[in-house]
Amino acid sequence: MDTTERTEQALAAERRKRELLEAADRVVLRDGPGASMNAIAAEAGITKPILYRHFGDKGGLYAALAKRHTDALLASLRAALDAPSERRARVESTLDTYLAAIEGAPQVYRFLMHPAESASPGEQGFDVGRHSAPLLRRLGEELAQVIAERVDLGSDSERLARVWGHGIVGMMHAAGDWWLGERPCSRAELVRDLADLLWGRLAAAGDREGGPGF
Amino acid sequence: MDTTERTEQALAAERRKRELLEAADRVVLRDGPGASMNAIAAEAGITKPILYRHFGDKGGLYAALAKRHTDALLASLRAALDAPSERRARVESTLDTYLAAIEGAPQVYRFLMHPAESASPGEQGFDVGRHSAPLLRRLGEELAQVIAERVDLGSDSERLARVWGHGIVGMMHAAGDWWLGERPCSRAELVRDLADLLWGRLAAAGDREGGPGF
DNA sequence: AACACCTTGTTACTTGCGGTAACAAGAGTC
DNA sequence: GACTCTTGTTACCGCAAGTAACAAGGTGTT
Repeated sequence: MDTTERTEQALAAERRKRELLEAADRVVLRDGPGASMNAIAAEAGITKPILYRHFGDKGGLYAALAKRHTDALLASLRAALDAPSERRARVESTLDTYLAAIEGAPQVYRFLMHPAESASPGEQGFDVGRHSAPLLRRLGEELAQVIAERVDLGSDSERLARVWGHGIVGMMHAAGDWWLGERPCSRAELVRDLADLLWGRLAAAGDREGGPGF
Repeated sequence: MDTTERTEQALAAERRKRELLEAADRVVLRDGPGASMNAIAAEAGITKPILYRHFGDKGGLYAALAKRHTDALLASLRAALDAPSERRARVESTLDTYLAAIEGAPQVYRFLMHPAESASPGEQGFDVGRHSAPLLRRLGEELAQVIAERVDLGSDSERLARVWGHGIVGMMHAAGDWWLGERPCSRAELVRDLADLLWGRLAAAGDREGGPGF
């Protein structure tokens, strides 16, 4: 058992794992998040126990699958977030990047965020809540870090940045989710409206008929 | 089959339904959201088919259960939202009401929002995504209506109000979720920070060391 | 050559859940 | 007394997660 062989086998195992993940990806994107382990195994040309050997349980497969997409999304968002432009432009381009991503691959989005929907009834598919949260959490922390690095907040800046990071990510997520379902306006409009909200336009707007007491 | 009897029976059925819901509530809050229909039936002192007669399927039971809590939360939020005070005070008190609610009954909150977590492994319990969304959607629409009614936005005010409604609700939800898990600060601080965010403090803050190009 | 070992793969099983049929029993109605 | 309606039961089906237990091929050791 020399080391070169060990690594070779390990590499082979990782390749295999990637292949399995790609098969799982195809099935999940085709059949929705309720895809059964049997179906995934069939698509990969093997049988269930092998999946379990590689991923432990269904949650493991899900997590591995989610990590791929999550990492890809995070990478593209980081690019927008780290651009050397004005803050408003950065915010708008980040929002737009996110919305373009979920618009371009809504199946992936629904898998990551709402795995229990969009499939034949009788679903009990992948557990959702346990895995959709991590993506949003990571996004929130990432944004918090960028804010803390680049924006001059007084004391308590770390806490403030984290609150805002998670809050903004939540705003983006909820608005994007609603928008993706109803398509009430164009992407550019949504981006502008959300940026306006962050820029305090709600606070600046006047009261309607009847004054502040109404 | 005179009408009085009909209504009496209908009333009895509704009472029964309420009893069943209360039993389901106890079980779900005790065993987590993965509680099986069998367990719920046992808690109610009956057997499964009766549950199915009353609620159709598990989703129906879930929906009925969620509706109770959702309605209660919405009612208390409406009160804060409709108070005759300044806008900032209203926003803060609404945020605080929401956070106090999820802080006071985190089990209920987790059931409504993350039903797949917090139970013994092997969960495939209630479908979550399909039902947590409605609460947030309703909240968003509700807030949108209040904004549209009370805030003077120029043209396109309806769309703007809806975008902001859903966005703000998402912000509140994500920040609350993160805060409930990590408890990084007091409730009052969180409320103030979120209100500051909505008041444009992020946009107003200066860049850190290196100017806008950095 | 024969042995042990590890990896990959299989078939066949158990367990547990959602959901449903089929049947039993009490209570009012004609 | 027969009819029907509601409430309840037991016993079952189907299906998906997860788990032995076993088969076969390559590899190193003696």
